[in-house]
Amino acid sequence: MVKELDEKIDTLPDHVGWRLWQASRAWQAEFAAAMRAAGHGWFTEARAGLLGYIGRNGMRQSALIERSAISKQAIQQLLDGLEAEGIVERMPDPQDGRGKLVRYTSRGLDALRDGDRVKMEIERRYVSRIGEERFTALMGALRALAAREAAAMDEDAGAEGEVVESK
Amino acid sequence: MVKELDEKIDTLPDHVGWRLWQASRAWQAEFAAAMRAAGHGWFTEARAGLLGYIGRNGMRQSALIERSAISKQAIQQLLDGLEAEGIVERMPDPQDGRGKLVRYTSRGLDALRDGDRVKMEIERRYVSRIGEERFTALMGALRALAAREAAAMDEDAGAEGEVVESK
DNA sequence: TCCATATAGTCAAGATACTTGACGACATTC
DNA sequence: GAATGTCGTCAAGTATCTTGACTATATGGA
Repeated sequence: MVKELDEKIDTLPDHVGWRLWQASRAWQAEFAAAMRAAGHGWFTEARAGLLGYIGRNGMRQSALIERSAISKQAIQQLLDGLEAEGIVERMPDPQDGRGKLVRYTSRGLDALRDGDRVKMEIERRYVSRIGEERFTALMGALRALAAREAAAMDEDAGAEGEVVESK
Repeated sequence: MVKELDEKIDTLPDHVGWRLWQASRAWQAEFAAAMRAAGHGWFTEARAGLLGYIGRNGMRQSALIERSAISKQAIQQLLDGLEAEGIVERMPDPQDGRGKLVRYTSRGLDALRDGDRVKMEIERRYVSRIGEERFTALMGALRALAAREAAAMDEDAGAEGEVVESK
């Protein structure tokens, strides 16, 4: 079947962006399927993306905005959904009358635990597929890339600042 | 700035899925920004994803559906958009009265060329960020993962087939 | 104290990228 | 040539995210 596909397809892209995209999508599909199988039918990609930023001890909605680089309105809508599903709850911040605290419900913490388990299972599967050495190299490269990316963005920001100044 | 962020964030995820997602998004953002800068304002992520599947010589809409694993309706809508932008054109398939051929316009081919250039630039940047060795390792791991992924899916499909049969 | 300004969150409307379902035109097969 | 299947389309609905406008609260002076 794979061979058939290879024959049919004249030019399948093979550059970093494509590979990263495919790998990312495959991981997400695997994760989402496992989560739904574990009874978390409310689970979607966008929600997962947001939940990744919420610390286990809860946090300010505004802190979530800072971290996730999603617009506050989008976050609000995602939180509305998650709240309706009973995964998180919002309560007024006693420290600041304007703010609200977001934290996991017990159901949300259950989901979090399941999520961690699933992640470990997928990781194990990946290691068995490509070998520990390759997997380690993959993680190392991705971490390095993320670190340099952040550094480059800082430089860009600095450079942009200079450009603005010189105007 | 990076340090500040590290201090503020108690638990940033560090698993394959997260890293792949971040890397993929970063690449896409870089690519999209460069494409827009090159005058291709019509460029969006979803469209890029679809264009990746269209061979330079054009192809049947139905073939596109097979390859991309997106619903035919979604593909149609994306193609509608791309056609309206003058990137691709659709013509009846002389071989099959039902089918239509999708192929790039000359404007589309220009965009494709720019895309290739941008990809190479990004790749060069990546290599200079993390080193050639690490970059090669990254690509190798991603390719291996994709190949094993496909193989695993075939196995699953086979297993599912058996299950259906045994019903 | 009171006012100006900034910040936290909400409400509303619209765009994009999908989905499912129903359908008409053409092909294939028996 | 009639049943069946495939190809593309039309229509409607959903999820995610965006921009813009708004309310309530906080803060830092005059």
